[in-house]
Amino acid sequence: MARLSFREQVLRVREDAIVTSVNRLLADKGFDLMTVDEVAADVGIAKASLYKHFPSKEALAAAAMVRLLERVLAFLDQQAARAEATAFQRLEAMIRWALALQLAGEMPTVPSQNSTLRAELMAHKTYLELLMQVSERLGAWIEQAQADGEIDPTLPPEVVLFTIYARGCDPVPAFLKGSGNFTDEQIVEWVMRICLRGLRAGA
Amino acid sequence: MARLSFREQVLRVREDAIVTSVNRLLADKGFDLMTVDEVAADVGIAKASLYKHFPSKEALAAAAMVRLLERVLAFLDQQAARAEATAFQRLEAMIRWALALQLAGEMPTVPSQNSTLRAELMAHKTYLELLMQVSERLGAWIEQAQADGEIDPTLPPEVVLFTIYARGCDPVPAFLKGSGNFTDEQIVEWVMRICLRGLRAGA
DNA sequence: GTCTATACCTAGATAGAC
DNA sequence: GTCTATCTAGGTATAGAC
Repeated sequence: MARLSFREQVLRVREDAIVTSVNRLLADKGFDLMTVDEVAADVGIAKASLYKHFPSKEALAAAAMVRLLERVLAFLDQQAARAEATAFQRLEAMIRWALALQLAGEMPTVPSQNSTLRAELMAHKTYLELLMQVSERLGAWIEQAQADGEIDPTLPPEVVLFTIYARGCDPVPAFLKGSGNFTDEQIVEWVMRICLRGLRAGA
Repeated sequence: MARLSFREQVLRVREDAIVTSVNRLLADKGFDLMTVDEVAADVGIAKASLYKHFPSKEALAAAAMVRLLERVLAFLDQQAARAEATAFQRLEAMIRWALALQLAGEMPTVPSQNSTLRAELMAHKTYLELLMQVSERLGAWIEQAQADGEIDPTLPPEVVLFTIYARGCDPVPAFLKGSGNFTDEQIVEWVMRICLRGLRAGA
């Protein structure tokens, strides 16, 4: 079965290359403006070949989102392994990571408006399963950070969770980067600061 | 010239109805998913008639954005007339107004990604003029609020301005509304609180 | 300026040979 | 599984009559 295993490995490598292209194009232009022709051209194969791997454009996007969630989970594992870190510090690291990914142009975005894509994602078992895992683990840290008095305990955890998720598609970093006046590090620091302490003066 | 004036008035009323439909559809589905057929159907006229008023889909969106900016300027005038209010209070009112508009489903969104639309907007003199007016007036209040020690003076005004603009397309309110657990008023309060004071505990 | 009917094209998806 | 060639739907825009 070495032959078959090898073939399967080739398959995975190719599909990984596809997902990588989709990921970048999604980050670049978003779902609606990304065309399957572009994906095929970027991967370097024919469009029909793409459809042998993924049955639809939505499935392509879903695969990219699944891989994103897998990476998030891997990062969460990494943070969980930092025994000395508090829940708050772990959340902080998570947001920083998301902002860095976004500034690097590698954060795929799925418009919450598109109905066909949303429907497909909401029917995608793996995606939902991973999304729930991420939410549960972040939720636990949020509640812990609130118990520690590090995150405002009067905020519903749901509100905190959505606020953190929203950093992943925050338009501010891209705008600031576009202005050309700041380095990526400065942008991350300011967005983090505003996220954690708000616009108001005074600690 | 009473006849002509009347006709012009009719024209304006019709075009206002068109822009109202475009505004709601943009708020609902965004530019890419909004179709000109839908706009025509919503207004109750034939598609070809639409094109007598506006030369392209982009022009429709631009008209909606111009009207939004005009409303913003009217609101800024209103705030400027409140002699007793501080710059910070005026900014706060502005953000609140934007959040309410969004929750009411009347905030048109233009994806910053779409190139044809962006190009058209960046060539639209009225739009640019109004956008600059809004930015300058908000910028003045931001700097005043920083001088008053109400907004963190170590933040570049540009960063504050973009952060405020971003409240207009923040996905968090819609998500919280979709969860069904909160009233619009609660959502506005939490988003305002997080915007101004951040997630961290303690004043 | 309004309509019906239609041109034109893009982009998602497929057929069929190899 | 990969390709070339093609189908098809849907969406922007326009022609031409009234």
